[in-house]
Amino acid sequence: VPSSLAKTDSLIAVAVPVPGLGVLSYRAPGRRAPPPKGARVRVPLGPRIVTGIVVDRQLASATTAELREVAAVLDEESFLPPAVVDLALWVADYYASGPGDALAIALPPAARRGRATAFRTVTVAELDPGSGPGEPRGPRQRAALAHLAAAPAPIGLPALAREGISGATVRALAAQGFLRLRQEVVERDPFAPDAAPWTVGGAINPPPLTAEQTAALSRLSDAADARRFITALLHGVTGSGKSEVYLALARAVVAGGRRVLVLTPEIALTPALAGLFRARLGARIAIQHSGLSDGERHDQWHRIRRGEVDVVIGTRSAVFAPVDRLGLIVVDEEHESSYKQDERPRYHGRDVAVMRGRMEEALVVLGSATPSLESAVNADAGRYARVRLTTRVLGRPLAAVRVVDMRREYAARGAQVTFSRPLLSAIAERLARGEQTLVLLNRRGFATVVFCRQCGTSIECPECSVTLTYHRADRRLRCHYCDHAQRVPRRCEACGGEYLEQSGAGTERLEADLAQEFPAARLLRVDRDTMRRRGSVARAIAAVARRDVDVLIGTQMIAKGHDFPSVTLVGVISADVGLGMADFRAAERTFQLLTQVVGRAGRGTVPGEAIIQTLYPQHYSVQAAAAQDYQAFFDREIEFRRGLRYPPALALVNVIVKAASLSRALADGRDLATAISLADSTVIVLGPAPAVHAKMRGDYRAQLLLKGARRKPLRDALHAALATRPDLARRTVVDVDPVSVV
DNA sequence: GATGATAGCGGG
DNA sequence: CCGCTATCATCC
Repeated sequence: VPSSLAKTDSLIAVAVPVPGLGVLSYRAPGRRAPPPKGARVRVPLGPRIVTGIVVDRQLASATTAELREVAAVLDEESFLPPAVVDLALWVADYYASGPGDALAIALPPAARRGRATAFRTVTVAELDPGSGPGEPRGPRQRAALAHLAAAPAPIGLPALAREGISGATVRALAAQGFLRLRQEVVERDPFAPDAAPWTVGGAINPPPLTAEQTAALSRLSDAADARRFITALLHGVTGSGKSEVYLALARAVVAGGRRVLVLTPEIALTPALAGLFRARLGARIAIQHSGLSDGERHDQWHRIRRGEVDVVIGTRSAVFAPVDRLGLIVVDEEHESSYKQDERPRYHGRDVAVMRGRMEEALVVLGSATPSLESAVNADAGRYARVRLTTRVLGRPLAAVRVVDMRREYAARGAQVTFSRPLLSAIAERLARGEQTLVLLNRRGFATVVFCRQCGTSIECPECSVTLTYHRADRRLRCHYCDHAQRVPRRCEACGGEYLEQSGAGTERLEADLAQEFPAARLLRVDRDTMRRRGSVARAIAAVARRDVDVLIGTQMIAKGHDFPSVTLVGVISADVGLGMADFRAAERTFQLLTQVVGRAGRGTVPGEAIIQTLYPQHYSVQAAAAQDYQAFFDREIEFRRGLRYPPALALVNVIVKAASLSRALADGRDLATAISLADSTVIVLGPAPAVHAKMRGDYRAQLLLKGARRKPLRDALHAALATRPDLARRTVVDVDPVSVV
């Protein structure tokens, strides 16, 4: 501490919204008590003033002699709950991001951009009780006054305008003293029916629980009542009624005076779940996800912060919701890779949820029909309590699964075939019976590759090392990694050849093929291209539930979580899309996706059927998914992970070095690899090698993998190596516990 | 991430 | 020598 500082000055540690910057120290104005942890402060940073979050009331490590003074204190009390600040700091440390980045995701939208709170207000008019008798002269003013006199509560100006009473009339009455006008805060309501049609599910009366559900509930309730940190893995087959267990458990926790956080992997799953919770537990529910408008999100955040809410439902960032007295955190479909954020901070919502449960001594329930290898291993090791649901509700059977060998289809009918004969006849049967079919292909667009018949060159993105996908709707080639889009060239740019051929079908092509095969069928395609607009996924789901759709075609968007009782057939166009990826999780992802989508069939009274098309009918992911045998898959997969030393057998950190050329990236990668090994010889360093996507958005990329028994030595060695290479640090992406290394 | 400093460039 | 743009180090 510099000796020049007056003794009376208090020093505070502040996280500022600058990536790569640590916590900074400032002098707090001496007159008042220093702002508490979680308060927002305006602080000078170089030539500008930024909004930061107080992280601690004592000095961080200051590197300069002179400490600058806080410019303004925005909150006298914590804005972010101190517990959330601690959670964000843990995230910053564990995932090797800056504290500013981690805290930014915990803030509501306006505060994130350094602005003050942003409540929406409306001007309301009410009669002035102080105004004596007397009548305004004009007929409009008299009518307005009569209308307000009859109203039980103040009325907003927009509502009055709808009654034909203009703002001018109201203001004239206010000026004469007949009315009083004031500003009232109105909440933007994401539950409003036009904002999100969450008409699915929502049965008000809970169905009777099965014996298994009752047993699971009682074990979990006991764990919640213990009021200490416990993580439970709720491993229940598809259709076994995990949601009912969450609901009953949440109700018990709320009745005990504590609060509940529910995480779902997808925005599209929140409305149905929120609707269900609302129907059963009442209105003290908030939702938090990036699909809300900034205003809605802001209002929901403040409702939670004020303690007006018992249950928060949202996607991964909701794990930072400012809930206090937390008793239960549910992570639904815990195996989903969407819980991992693919930009800084690269945190995993499930793992942060477990840490939050630990910090706040709450019960954490991880639910899945296909648990991640990580969670299954943790349960095997006794770190998580395993709770099982092995049967579907109402004794409904799991779907019968048929695997179709596409090599035979190609041999018989050519390699351009998208729908096998067994799948076509099964769809025809469903159409005849008025039942629904769900068709999955995890690839959007019309054709995934356009290539020259003469020289074989395929058209690549100029900025990324990937082929462009042809989208027929806009008749353009598009890159699925950057925003690049271009017209289809007339001739090959490499050799001038005139015949450009398309290959590799996406969902757009499936829709066209099906329309030709079944002209009368009502088709609906659900992928990122058709579901661009807000609320469109919810509308699509509602249309399926109303049975306005015969065949639903889509990407993994449709595979997750939804409950479609009238779907009796599921067709997987290609189980091989994921298997082809050069990633250690390829088999796991394929097994999970297949099991999940097969689980969408036969949830109603008619038994379901699933048809999986593949070129590798013997692959263990396909076989295990077809047999709906999690254990068989787990046994094979964990053997593979142990053998090749991949998670969860070891900790893994993926490091990407970006540079203007591949040779430069590789040279920097070699330098970094050497420095890491020098810093800690126990760290296993693989690479550098050109990344699978060696060029992205114009940057060339080299890849390093760090492996070790524990994460901390990996991070420490990496930090030590990057500390002496600040220029390299700025071009390096660090991914701790990567969900994918491609 | 945003900023001011600095280097590199063509035009007068 | 000026004004413009691209690149870079710095931020308690």
